[in-house]
Amino acid sequence: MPVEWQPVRQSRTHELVLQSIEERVFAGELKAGDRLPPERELAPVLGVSRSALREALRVLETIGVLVAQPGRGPDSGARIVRNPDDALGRLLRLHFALGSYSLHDVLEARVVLERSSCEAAARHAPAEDLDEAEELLRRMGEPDVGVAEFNDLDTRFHVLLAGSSGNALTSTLTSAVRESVRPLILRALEETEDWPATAGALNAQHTRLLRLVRAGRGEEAADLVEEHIRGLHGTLVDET
Amino acid sequence: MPVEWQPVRQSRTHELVLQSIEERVFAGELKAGDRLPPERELAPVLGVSRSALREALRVLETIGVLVAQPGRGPDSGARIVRNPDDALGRLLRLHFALGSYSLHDVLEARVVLERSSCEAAARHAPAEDLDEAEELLRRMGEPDVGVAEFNDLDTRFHVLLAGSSGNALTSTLTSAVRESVRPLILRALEETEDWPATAGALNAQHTRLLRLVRAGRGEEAADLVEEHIRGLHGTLVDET
DNA sequence: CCTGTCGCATTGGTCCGACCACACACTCTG
DNA sequence: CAGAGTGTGTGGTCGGACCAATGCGACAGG
Repeated sequence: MPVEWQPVRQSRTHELVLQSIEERVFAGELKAGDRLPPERELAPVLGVSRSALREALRVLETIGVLVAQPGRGPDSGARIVRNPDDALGRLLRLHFALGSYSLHDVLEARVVLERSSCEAAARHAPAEDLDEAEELLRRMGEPDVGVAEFNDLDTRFHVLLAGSSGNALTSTLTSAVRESVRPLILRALEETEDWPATAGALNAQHTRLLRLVRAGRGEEAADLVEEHIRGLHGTLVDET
Repeated sequence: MPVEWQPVRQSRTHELVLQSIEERVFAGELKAGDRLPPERELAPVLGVSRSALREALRVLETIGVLVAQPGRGPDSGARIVRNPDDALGRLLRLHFALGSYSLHDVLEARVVLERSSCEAAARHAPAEDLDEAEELLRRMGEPDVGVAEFNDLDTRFHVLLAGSSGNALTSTLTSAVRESVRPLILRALEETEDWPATAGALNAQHTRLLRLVRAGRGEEAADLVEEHIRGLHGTLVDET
């Protein structure tokens, strides 16, 4: 069997720095909340320039495991954090824009993830989350709600439901995938002819969905959310 | 209702650069394969220093939408690409190590994603992929296969199945999630007492799984892969 | 005319040193 | 003791210099 030889590309120092920091994370020596030494100290310790170190830190920042703040005091400097949502969202958004994923793929993924989220939410969603979802629903139902605001609330509704599933990973994935098609959905909604009717139909589904989740009927909720997403799918492919 | 005010934090120039490039991507002005101007040209055009530009490029590189090569010729310079897999893998791996996601969450996500992948693969997986999976299976079945190699082949088996589902997004997500727990699985397998028996059992499941997929029995394949993953889950929580 | 070789231009990668903006800590003053 | 003013440490930015890789192109030799 022919072996695929990958180029080694060991040259770039910032990748070595990255590797060094990653190893510390994997070894548990760096935990969330820990602070890194100041750049001016750390760079010579690692034997690299401050620029190279900074590029590595920037990478960690985009991954969402690091934040940096200037100034003085306990909150300053580079700290290890856990903020995967923004990173994942940006990643999927860009790749979707570049065509790495087709609309069909994204919506299929949404179906899979949100089905699962709804089932899980029906099992053990905290009541506060469902109350908050109810509030969102109420605001979505107001007659003079604009398209942009509706889309915003709609996103938050789905993301909230995913978050109440108790699974941080599927929640993150769900919201990231939802975010990636958000501009597209917004554009499609804006081109809708009978907007009040569309909003009403979507709201009816949302209301039924929330009721099913609250009743613990996960299977039916999953089916409904699948129908909900596939319905939107139809709208999107019509528009584009 | 109290509005949460987020700090604006617009100061950092490399984020402005990033935003500028992202907008071009969203607008379709930058497509996969396009080349950016050389850093020394682009930086003054954007009105920033080369360092700031480079940090933005580094971010895009971690997201997997850009690669940069020095030298001369058509392949040199910074090019827009679509390579989300490495980026997503690194992201999930680090966040899993930091405890953003529990083991339970990851395995639940694997169940959801791989169930879907298997069903889709059973529907329309190309025969070549299944043949390749067969080959992987054969090598996993060799009596003197080491734990590390087995884990490697096992990963490739699952990732291959996901890839043959025809959905690039769920495929990427599946392999990234699988990769994120890969070191853990390796460690668990290394601590197994009766390794040949374990390998045999896993292989038996793999064989049945592939047969079901080949026969187009997606439902049963999904059930089996869920059982397969949950079994491994049991091993992992025992060991840890 | 073809061919191989060598120099060179172009590109990203790295490093250094300097300065800026900000926010807290400290000190001085009333 | 309170407040204003100053100092210090942090990330953020900048410009310039040099290094390394790689293909282009000129040039010499067949």
